[in-house]
This record gives sequence, C-alpha cells and structure tokens, in this order.
Amino acid sequence: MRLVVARCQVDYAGRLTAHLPMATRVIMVKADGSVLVHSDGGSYKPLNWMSPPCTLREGTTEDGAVEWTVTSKTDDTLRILIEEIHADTRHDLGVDPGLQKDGVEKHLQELLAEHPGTLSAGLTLVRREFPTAIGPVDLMCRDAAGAAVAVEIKRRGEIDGVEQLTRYLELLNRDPALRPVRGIFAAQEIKPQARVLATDRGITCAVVDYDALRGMDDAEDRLF
Amino acid sequence: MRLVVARCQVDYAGRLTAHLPMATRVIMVKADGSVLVHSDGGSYKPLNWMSPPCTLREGTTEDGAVEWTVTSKTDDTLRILIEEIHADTRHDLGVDPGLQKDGVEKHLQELLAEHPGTLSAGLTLVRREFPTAIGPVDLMCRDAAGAAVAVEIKRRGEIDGVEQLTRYLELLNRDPALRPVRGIFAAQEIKPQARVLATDRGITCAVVDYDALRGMDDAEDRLF
DNA sequence: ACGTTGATTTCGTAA
DNA sequence: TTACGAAGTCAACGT
Repeated sequence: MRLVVARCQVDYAGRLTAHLPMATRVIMVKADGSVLVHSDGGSYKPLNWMSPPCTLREGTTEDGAVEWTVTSKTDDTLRILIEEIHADTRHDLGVDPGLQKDGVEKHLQELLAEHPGTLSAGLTLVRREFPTAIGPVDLMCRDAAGAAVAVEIKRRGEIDGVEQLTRYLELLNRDPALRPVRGIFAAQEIKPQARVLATDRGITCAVVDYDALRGMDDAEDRLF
Repeated sequence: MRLVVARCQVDYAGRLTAHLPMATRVIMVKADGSVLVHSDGGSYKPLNWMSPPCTLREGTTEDGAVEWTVTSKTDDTLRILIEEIHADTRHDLGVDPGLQKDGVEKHLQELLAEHPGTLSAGLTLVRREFPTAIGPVDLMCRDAAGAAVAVEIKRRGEIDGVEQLTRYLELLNRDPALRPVRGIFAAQEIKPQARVLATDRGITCAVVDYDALRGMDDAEDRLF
C-alpha cells in the first residue's frame, strides 16, 4: 500500500471520460496496482479510480512534469498529472483476513426455508430458488391444502419487492400444473405503501422476526 | 484528511453487523468526520466505513487499549480497536473543484434523439423527456405509419427498465389521442431476463452502439 | 424534505 | 466463467 498526498490533475477515459481539475488529493495505490483518488469529502467512493487488474507506469511529460498512467486490460486509462507531492509513504499491510457479515437476505432465506411454518401455519417447503424464465422465486411452498405458494423475501419490504413477486405469480399462474399460486411477501420490516399494494393484489404480508428465527435454529441445534 | 496505518480490529453494527479480525489496515478520516477502513486489495470499496454525518470519539478500553467509536445519527456504530499505530498523518486538502463527466446515459439519450432511425427504420422524434403523470418518457417518437412509439433508454438493460417502460405504456395507452403506443427498450447491453420479459410484453429490444452513434454525430458536425 | 433514477457502481452466488 | 440480483449502496435531480 502506497499513500501519496499531492496536488494533481486526473483524467479518465474508458466507459466514459472524466476530468478532475488540479487540486490537492490523496492517491492510494494498492498492492494489486489499483489506484484510488480521494478528496476530503464525499462518501466512501473515490473521485476517480482504476480497478484491478491494471498496471501503473510512472513517467514524465515533455514539460518535465510527473505523470502516472494506469491502464487496464480493457484499454481504460487513468492519467494523473502531479504538480507537487506533499507526502509519499509505503506500508506493508499483509493479506487481510476479510469481512464477516451477518443479517443479510440470504441468511433470512435459509432460516425461513427451515421454518416455513412461521410464515403461515401448515406451510411446507418445495424448494429454495425455484427457477422461472424471469428469475428464481425465493421459496416455493405448499400450504396445508396442497396449493402452491410463492414466497418473496426481503430485508426491507418495499414496492419493488411486491412488483417482483407479482411478476412471478403472473408467470406461475399460467402453468396449469401449478395454478392457483398465491403469494407471501416476507420481510423484517414492510413499508406501508408496499403493504397496501400487496394487499390490493391479494398478496399476504408476513413480518419476520430475525432474532426469533435464529433462536429457533439455535434451539434445534442443541437437540442434536 | 487524516491517514492512519494501524493494526486494528473493526466492528460495525447498523443495517447489518460486520466484523473485521485484527490486522494491519489503512484508516482514512475525512474532514466531515467520515471514516474509511481500507485493506491492500479489493476495489474502491472500503472493508468497512461510516458515512457522514457522523462523529468520531477517541477513547481507551478498560484494558487501556485505544478504541475509536464512530456513531451516526441513525445509531449505526463503527468501533475500531487499535493495537498498534504505524503511521498517523494529517493533511489540509481544501475543497475539491469536483468531477466532470461525459458519456453517461444522458448523452446516449441526446445521441438517440438526433438519430432515432437507428432504433427502428423510419422512426422520427416527437420530443425528449415526454412528460407523464408518473415521470418523463425518455423519447416519444412516431413510426413511418404515424403510430406513437415510447422509447426507454438505459446504459445496461435490466428488468427494472422493462418495468418502467411497461408502466409508461400502460398509462399512455389510456390516452385515446395517442393509442396504440408501442415500446422500444434501448440499451448498450440487454440482459437475457430483461429481453424475455420485454418480448413477453410485446416490447421491442434495441441494442445501441454508443461509439457508432458518436461517430455519426461527428460526421454530421463536419458537414457544417 | 422526499422519492426516483443512474452508476466506470461493486460484490456475492449459482448456473 | 458468466450472469444475475442485492447493496450499510451513494449522489444527483425533480417534486
């Protein structure tokens, strides 16, 4: 990892072209050759960057100015013209052990796949990620009467999710072997507008308690 | 801007919970208080971060270890436990003049507005950003027979874009003065699932060559 | 202030 | 390897 604080001008040409006027910024060069140009504000996204794999070449212009050229396989180029360097340090960071996440949609799907009855009494799982031409249905189930039930799972239930489930239901209900298929929209939190739209379309809403589900899972684990 | 290279452990709790084991990393603290934790790989995205507005509090644990706590208004917290500091520097960057871009969707729309015939032979422009109650249609055109055609433009064509165009078409087709209105889904690249959905709804897909369009435009400029 | 849309999105996972 | 959906997405723009 190399950290450079410098007054610089940056030009990118690739998917689009972008230009940064001369100003003082932080340039981060990672071990894999990728380059990030950060300002003192904004979000975690750099003003300009080059993703790996890429190569950095340090040169000088005909005027004698320092010029870095970063090029990728796909001919994208990032050109950094450096007017003045305020700091330039290198650090050996080693390999990072990586990030551990918890609480994302996938985990919620796993838990609901193991406990479909919490969505609606008597519900049983047919399969997860049930494939259709327009994408997989999160959970395909059957209710106590044997009728098909499509479940769409979100961390936060918004209108997009209801639209998605509606598309699946429309397609699935064309299949004589499955129909009638009803829908359940499951989320940790369901926005009022999404609930209204779902209800209007005959879709059941189910608010899921993630901690309770995880608790059920732990309880089961202890039995074995 | 403050740059710290340190052996640290990071824990985040907010929308999700995430944990980074003890390792050497770069911590970037921006002028607005936002914090980015970078490793020596990956892309421009930090391993962990806190977006502004937020406040950084430097403290010590009961064991005497250095502990930074970053909290946002929405109760998200980022806790950085620092074992050893390798470098700690501050730099005055000033306000950045900002990025200038060219080649994004807006430009694609401008080019297609000038050359609607590349989407479908005989197509002519009625107007760009044609207003409707649920938002503007990118291009409203007429075909050789005089029938209305709504065009939705994306850089990458995915299902969301088809949904958007479908909503417009549904609304436009309620207007006796316009109907029947057909749709064209134009993008530099169209995903298979989006194509399936579009075709199923009677929407034409058009793959657009941005460079070729730009070439046509340059050729025209030379005539004047 | 709030919602919608785009992005050099990046990232993970399944086919 | 590719393709697709999700993201602690972020940021810009219009209402």
